[in-house]
Amino acid sequence: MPSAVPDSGTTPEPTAEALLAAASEIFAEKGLGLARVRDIATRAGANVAAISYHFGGKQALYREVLRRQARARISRYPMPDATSSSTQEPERLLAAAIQALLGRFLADDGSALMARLMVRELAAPTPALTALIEDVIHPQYQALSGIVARLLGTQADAQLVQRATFSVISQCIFYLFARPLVTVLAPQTYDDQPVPALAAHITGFSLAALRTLRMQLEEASDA
Amino acid sequence: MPSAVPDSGTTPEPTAEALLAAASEIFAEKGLGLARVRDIATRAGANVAAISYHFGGKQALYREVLRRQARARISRYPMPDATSSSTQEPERLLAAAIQALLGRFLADDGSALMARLMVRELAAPTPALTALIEDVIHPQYQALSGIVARLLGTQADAQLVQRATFSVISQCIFYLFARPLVTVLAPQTYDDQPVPALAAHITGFSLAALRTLRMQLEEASDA
DNA sequence: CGTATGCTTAAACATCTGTTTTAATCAAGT
DNA sequence: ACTTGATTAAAACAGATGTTTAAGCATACG
Repeated sequence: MPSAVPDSGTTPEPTAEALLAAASEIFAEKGLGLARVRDIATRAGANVAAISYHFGGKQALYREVLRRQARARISRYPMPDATSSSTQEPERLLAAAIQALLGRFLADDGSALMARLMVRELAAPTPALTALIEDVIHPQYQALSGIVARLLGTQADAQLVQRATFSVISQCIFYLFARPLVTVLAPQTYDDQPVPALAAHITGFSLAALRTLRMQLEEASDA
Repeated sequence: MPSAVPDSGTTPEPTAEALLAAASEIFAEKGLGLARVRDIATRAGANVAAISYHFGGKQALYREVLRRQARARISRYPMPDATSSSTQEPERLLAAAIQALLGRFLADDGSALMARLMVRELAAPTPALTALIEDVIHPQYQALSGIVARLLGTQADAQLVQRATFSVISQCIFYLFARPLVTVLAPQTYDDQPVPALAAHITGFSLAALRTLRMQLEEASDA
């Protein structure tokens, strides 16, 4: 008894898409281990067996969710490329990079699920994490690292650049993964539009540090 | 056939203690939801039923683990108090505080479990988290905030102090919760004794930022 | 019309889960 | 030696879990 129109050409496989959407939410809520395939199927309005049929299993569905969410999040908040826009001042590049990172982590749009999936992966790594880091995060890190290197000057060695890059990233990601903590210690933080104000602080803090470190390096090399 | 000495008066309930120790490790590894009572019992060298018998169930055991670990953490690592040691230079206090934070997060001693339990709570909060924040984190935050306030000078308002304090904390906790990421991007980071080197960098980075911010504030107020 | 293909469905499957039960064991008190 | 009270052990239990199976259904095509 076919009740609905078969949807024809809108989406190639509507059930698979519905499963991916439902799985994104439930994986973000519960994590891979605690998510139940029956819950995912129910929310997608599909049968449990559809998961094995379309993706091969729960783990494979999870990998596909991670792949898609990461791609969507990055294309919506692209990282400024240091090499192609090398004419720009590195200060502006750093500000833009910090804004992009905070946007990815805190923006409340549909792709905010990726941030929660990422936090879960870091707290409880699955085999999908390494691939995710190498495919998605490493290029982002490289771009930011290039900006930091330009701000630190030629006297900075690779290790300092690396640690300073971590110092910048850590300040951004803190407001994502430590959100329950920040909510208790500073409840007003996430009101209104938190990204611009937080980005301004982190940029100011980091630029102050990077400039001073550069000065210290150049003074030391002059002596 | 009693093979071992009955342990007499050393610990009142050796099985319960063994269960708590094993549960601390396994809860830290897998989290509450994915930890298996049979694994806990096996590691403790006890029977599964002992969990229900001594604690009432898996959840109650988890609450007791969290309570004990938090208590141990507090008494073992007191944070240097800014008010009682106000004679010291704030630069040294900041360095000590950063070293204490990193030590707690990265130290490999028996109480390192608390850090991993905390990361899990932040990623997947349970009702126990709020109490944990108020008991463990808030006092540490207050102490560090006082140090940062002294470094920023009297021109800094409460919000700047708060955000700068978060900037310091975030750099420390980053190496805990983002460890899988750091391990891929910078594999040598956790070799040897990572705490002194990382503490030196974070202290240098933060002091450079705080001093420059203070200068900027005082220049602005002079004009 | 008849067949084939792709997708969906309900049921079945084997395994695992936290908890409970029932009996055995042990040290101490009398 | 016997009892008692507390603790432990093996098995059983009821329910949940990811996956597979076999049948059902609509569409495409000869």
